[in-house]
Amino acid sequence: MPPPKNPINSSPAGEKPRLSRDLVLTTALALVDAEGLDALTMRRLGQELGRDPMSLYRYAANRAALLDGVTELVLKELSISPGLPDWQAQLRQMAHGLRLLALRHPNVVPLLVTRPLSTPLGLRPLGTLRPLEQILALLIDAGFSPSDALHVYRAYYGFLYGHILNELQEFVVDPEENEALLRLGLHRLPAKEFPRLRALGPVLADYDGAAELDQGITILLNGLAVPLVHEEAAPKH
Amino acid sequence: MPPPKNPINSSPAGEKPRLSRDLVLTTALALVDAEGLDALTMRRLGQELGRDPMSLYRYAANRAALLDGVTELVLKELSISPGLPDWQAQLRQMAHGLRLLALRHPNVVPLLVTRPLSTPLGLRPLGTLRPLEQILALLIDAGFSPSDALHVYRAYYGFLYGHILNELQEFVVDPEENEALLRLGLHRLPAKEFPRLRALGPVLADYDGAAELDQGITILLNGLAVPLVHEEAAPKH
DNA sequence: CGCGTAAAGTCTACATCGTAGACAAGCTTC
DNA sequence: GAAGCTTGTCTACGATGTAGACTTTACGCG
Repeated sequence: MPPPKNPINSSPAGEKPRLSRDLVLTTALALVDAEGLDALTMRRLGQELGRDPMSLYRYAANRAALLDGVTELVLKELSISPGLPDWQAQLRQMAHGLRLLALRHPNVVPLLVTRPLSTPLGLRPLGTLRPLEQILALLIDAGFSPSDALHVYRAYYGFLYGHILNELQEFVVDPEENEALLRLGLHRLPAKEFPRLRALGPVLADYDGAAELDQGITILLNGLAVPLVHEEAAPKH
Repeated sequence: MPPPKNPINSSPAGEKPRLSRDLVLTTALALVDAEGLDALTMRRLGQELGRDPMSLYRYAANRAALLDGVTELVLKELSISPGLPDWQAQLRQMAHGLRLLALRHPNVVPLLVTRPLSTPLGLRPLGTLRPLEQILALLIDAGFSPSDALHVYRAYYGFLYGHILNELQEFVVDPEENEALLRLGLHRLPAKEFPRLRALGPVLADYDGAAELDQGITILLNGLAVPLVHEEAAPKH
């Protein structure tokens, strides 16, 4: 199908509300959600707002900055979860929160995992760093030393991002064609080289992301029950 | 500095070897390693090979396919590790192998984690699926049921990708300016909002990726020692 | 050897992109 | 009303991916 040129939101191109960074980012996010990252061009976004593309540069220095703004906007959706009994339950809940966020904005996930690669930690937008601070506080309050808290955070968030990437990879839009496509794909694999993978066809077909995530978190928490070892150097083998 | 236009490899633009998919992908990878993803344009790659940009389309359908080719090429570098005592040591070693691969080609990592999002599992290039099959075999041989093996694989690889993303984020090229930049960045953070993060400055400054990864794997393996629970549905809370 | 066919490489052309720079319109504050 | 800043617009340029027609090269078969 040809790329749909109709405006995403309801403005019938007649009204012209005053622009603002927030409005720009919001419609940018809507556009990405609806049509993917490639659809977010300066020109298209301008047209979506009924404005000259150049006007956008008053609110974002360039396209990259605009992308950063969108990721920050998405991360702001992360609701903090106050007052759960223990830190473990809290970690679990935050994990599910991030997962749902990713499912709500799958097209933004590449940005989420990729944009920070270009910006050193200290210089990232504050919204991006807030979850980190929260989890550190949570862990330290739970009794971890600050440095251990950092390590735990890394394991936790690392796993979390990894899970999200995994889940989105296996996600196929239409569940009807899902199985067909999957089987077709698996069938394509040479039987001698990929016996186990092919045998897993049925299991792969019904993927339960929430359960999978939960199981992973359980593994992680169980592992954390064993006290962390502190070593002077990385083990030789 | 202006973008360096000198050819990356040693060909002095006089010789014109016959093109091949392998040659194209190899120089593409070299270009990405040397100058980043953005430098990999059809025109630039053509110039690198001393050929018309259009000739590339004989070996890759379009730019996206070229990127896929590069990721597959990188994954082929993953050396399989035969004959280690137990499966745990093997997982650990493969993890370090992937980590080193990522450090060798940091600019390709975004592709590694991002490209599969656009391609359903069954239709991915074979090279991409080979590690999956290998780990499944490893786990099943170690006594896991096929379906448990899949879950463990997901937790393992998820964590692994997450760690790599984490590590590359905190990686700064010049270790001299590292500390400066880091402190500068941290100093920029509002003290009331980010007390723990700011306090971690020194710990953040000396990051040991290998040790961090090792610790994470240990946590994961410890967690796996506790038998996996099988639930009918995801827990309510 | 020669010739015909397929493969490999090239040329031209076009739509689309990000964005620099000069300018105009509109709002705020005396 | 005038001055000055903010916001939006216009025009223009270089770079990008790639379609389509063309030319060149390589190679098999008589």
